[in-house]
Amino acid sequence: MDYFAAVRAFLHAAEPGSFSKAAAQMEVKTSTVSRHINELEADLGIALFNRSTRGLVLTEGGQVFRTHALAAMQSLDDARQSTSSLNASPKGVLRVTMPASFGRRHVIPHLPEFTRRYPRIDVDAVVTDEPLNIIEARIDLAIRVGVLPDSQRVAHAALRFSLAPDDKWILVKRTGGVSPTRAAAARSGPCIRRRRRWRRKCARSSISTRRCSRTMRIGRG
Amino acid sequence: MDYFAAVRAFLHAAEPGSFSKAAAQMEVKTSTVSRHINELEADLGIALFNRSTRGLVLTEGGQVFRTHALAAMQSLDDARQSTSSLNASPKGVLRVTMPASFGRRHVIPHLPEFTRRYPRIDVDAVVTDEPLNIIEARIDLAIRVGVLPDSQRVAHAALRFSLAPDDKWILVKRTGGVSPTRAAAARSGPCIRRRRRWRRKCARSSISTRRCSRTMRIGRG
DNA sequence: GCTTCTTACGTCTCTCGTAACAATT
DNA sequence: AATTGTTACGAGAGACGTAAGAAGC
Repeated sequence: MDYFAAVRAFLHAAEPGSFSKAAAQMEVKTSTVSRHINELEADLGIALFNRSTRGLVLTEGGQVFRTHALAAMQSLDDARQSTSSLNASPKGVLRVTMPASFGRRHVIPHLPEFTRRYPRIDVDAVVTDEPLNIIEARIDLAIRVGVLPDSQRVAHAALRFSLAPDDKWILVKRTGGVSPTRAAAARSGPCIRRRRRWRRKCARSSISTRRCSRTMRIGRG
Repeated sequence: MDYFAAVRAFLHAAEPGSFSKAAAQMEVKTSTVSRHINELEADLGIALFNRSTRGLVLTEGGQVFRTHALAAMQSLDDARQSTSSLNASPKGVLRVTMPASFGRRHVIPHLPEFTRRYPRIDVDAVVTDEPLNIIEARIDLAIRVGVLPDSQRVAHAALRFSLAPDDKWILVKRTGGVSPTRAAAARSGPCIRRRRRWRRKCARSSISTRRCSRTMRIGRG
C-alpha cells in the first residue's frame, strides 16, 4: 500500500472527522480515503475511528497514532523544505581545487567580489599542484590546466579555460583520439563525470542549472 | 512515486554509501534503489550523492536530508509501534454503559477481579437507564436488556446476556421480523454496528479478535 | 573480467475512480 | 431524499525486474 498516502488521508480525515471532507480537501474520491484508512487499520491491527453516520470519532489508538503521525509528517516536510531550499539561493560550502600559479593569478583575486555577491557561500579553495582525488577530498569543482600526468583521467584534460567576452566559459573538446561518449561529455558541459550526469538530470526534470553556471562564474572579470 | 520507499532506499544507501548494498539489504534490485534516489533528487531539485565507482559520498544537501529523514522515519516507526502495541496487551480506557440494576447485580461485583487481571485497563462504567448516544458518549461497549423504547435501534435488542458454562457470551438473534442484513449482523457477533464491522475486518485481515473477546469477558465469574 | 550505477523496455501489480449498495437522518 | 461510508470491478498508471550499457578498478 502507499503508506504515505494512507497516513496523509488519515490526518486529513481526523481533523474534520469526515472521510468526505478529507476526500474533497485532498481532491480524491471518498472511496480512496476509506480504502486508505482501512489499510492503515489493518496494518496497525487496531481501529482508528469509531464510525457512525453522525460523524467519526477517533478511537484511543487513533489519537495516539495521530499524535505521532503528525510529528512524523512534520519532520518529513522539514526534510523536504530545508533540503530543496538549498538550491534556491546558493548557500553552503564550495570546495574548489586549482593549480597554485593559475589560482593565484586568475581565481584568488576575484574571491572578494565573489563572496560579496554570494555571501552565503563559503569558498574553500584548495590551491595545489598535486593531483587530488576529487571524490575523497570532496571537491565540488576542479580546475586543471595542461596535460595531466594521470593519463586515465582523459575527461579532465578536455577542460580548457578561455577568457571570452561574454558571460560563459567556452569548453573545447580535445582534438583527435576522443571516443564518441567522451566527446559528448565534453560537448555537454563541464567534463567531470558527475557534473555531466547532473546536467543530464537537469535537462530531464527541468531543474534549473543555476548551481552549475554560478559555480563556473568564479573566474570572470 | 512511492515517497516512503524512496526515502527508505535513500537511508539504506546513505549508510554504507552503496546502492548495491542497500538493494541487497532491502531485498530489491539495484535498479530500484537507483530509480528511487533519482526520483528523490528530482523532487528535491538537488543531488543527494556524489557518485563515483569507488563509492558514494553524500552531498551537503544529502546530509541535511538524511538528518531530517532519519527523524521522520523514526517518528513514523514510533507511530506504528505505540499504536499497534495498544492491541497486543489490553490497555487504556474502556467505557461501558449498562442499565442500573443489571450493572449493580452482574457487572460491578466482577470489576475488582477484572481490574486485577487487566491492571492497565481503566474501566469507565456508565451505569444509567438513559438511552445514551454511544458515539457521542464515546462508549466502547453498551449492554442493553429488554425492549428498547427507541425501536429504530433494533440491533441493540439482539444482544442477550447468558451466563453460559463456557468462556463465552452467547448471542441470540431476535426471532421474527428481522431483515436479512440485521439477522446476519446478529449472527456474526456483538450487534452494535461498529462492532460488526470490526469483526468483519478481523476476518478479512486476520487480525486477532482478542480485543473484542476480552472486552466481553467482563461479567464472567 | 569484475563491480558499480544507470536506463530502456515489457510485464504485472496496485491504485484509483465509477457505480451500486448500506445505513442513517 | 440526501448524505456518508463501504466495496466490487475495470481501466490505467506506475513500479518492478531483466538486461544491456557505461565507467572505473
